[in-house]
Amino acid sequence: MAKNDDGSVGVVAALVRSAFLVNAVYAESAREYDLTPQQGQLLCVLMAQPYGMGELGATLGLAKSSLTGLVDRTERNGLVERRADPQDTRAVRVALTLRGGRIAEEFYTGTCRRIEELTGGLAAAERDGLAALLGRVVLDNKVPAVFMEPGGGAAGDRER
Amino acid sequence: MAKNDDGSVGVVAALVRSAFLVNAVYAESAREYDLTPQQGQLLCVLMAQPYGMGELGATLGLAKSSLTGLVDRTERNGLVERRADPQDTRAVRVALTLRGGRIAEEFYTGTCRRIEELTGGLAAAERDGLAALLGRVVLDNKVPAVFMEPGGGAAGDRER
DNA sequence: GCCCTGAAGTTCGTGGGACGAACTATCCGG
DNA sequence: CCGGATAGTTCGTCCCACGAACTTCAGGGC
Repeated sequence: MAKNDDGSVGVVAALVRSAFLVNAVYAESAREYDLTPQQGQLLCVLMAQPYGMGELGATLGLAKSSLTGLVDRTERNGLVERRADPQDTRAVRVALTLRGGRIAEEFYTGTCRRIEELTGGLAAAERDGLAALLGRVVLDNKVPAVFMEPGGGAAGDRER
Repeated sequence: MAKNDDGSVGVVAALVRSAFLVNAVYAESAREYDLTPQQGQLLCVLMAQPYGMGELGATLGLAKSSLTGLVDRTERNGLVERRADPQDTRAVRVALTLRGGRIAEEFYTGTCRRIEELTGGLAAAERDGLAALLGRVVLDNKVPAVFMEPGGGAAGDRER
């Protein structure tokens, strides 16, 4: 197990390894709903509202062609749909279908539970401390909302 | 920007979004060395020592066939080599080539710098606090050493 | 010493996913 | 009205993930 001489983990290695852990848990969770991690991520982003391709691509950090393929595949699975944009006939807005909304909700909730369990070894105050510090890193680096806050849903309709 | 009502980020969203951020930075860093993120990860793991395929697969969380392909491609790039295992003629040990060692070192160092910059908005004490808490999550969940500690190299030969 | 089970790794088929270049259709300002 | 820019798709290419099936070898039991 890689550690510093005194057994601790440095901040850089901690960030990389926790990302590795979260990726693995996210993929596991996605698999449970017959999703790939990328499809799950797309669904999570769309839980807030429909988006145009440009904005989606910017949020997910994907090349335009990559997003076209991802939306194609997710549309083929019946989870999202492309809607015409009444204000720009070039543009489409990608939205969750009814089924996609349900799957997204379940995937999101299941993933929240699994990720929360990862912090099971921390006391509540420590968890809050971790949230405060890691949240600062996330906000400082302007990380897009690829995953919502519990209770932070559109129109505040999510139970807290 | 997704936040709780009071503007903070919860621990679950913070973990997922920081993973998203680290993934993006890791991919960017890999690209600088003509690597894919998976190849970079393989090189980082091999910095410690050569490994058998079974152990590598377990560490990276990959199916055996996936690892065969990844090692094939990385070998074709001249960065790793398969060596016969004198104790088991079925087995191979995967090791960095000279060039692979160099590239791994540069990639690792460059990635450390980039990841460290992500925490630039935190004071040193805050960074230590984040390392302590996130390190606890990493250790509690037995995350493999997919990224070394600075100074934690084999035989302690890395400058601290 | 032989045989059987299990291990180590590869091959094959399949599908997802990433990117850049080039394309078509549309928008909008001059 | 036209030209430059935008929105998104298509195409070609390669990487990457998995499961099933395969070959080769190791080792323990009889």
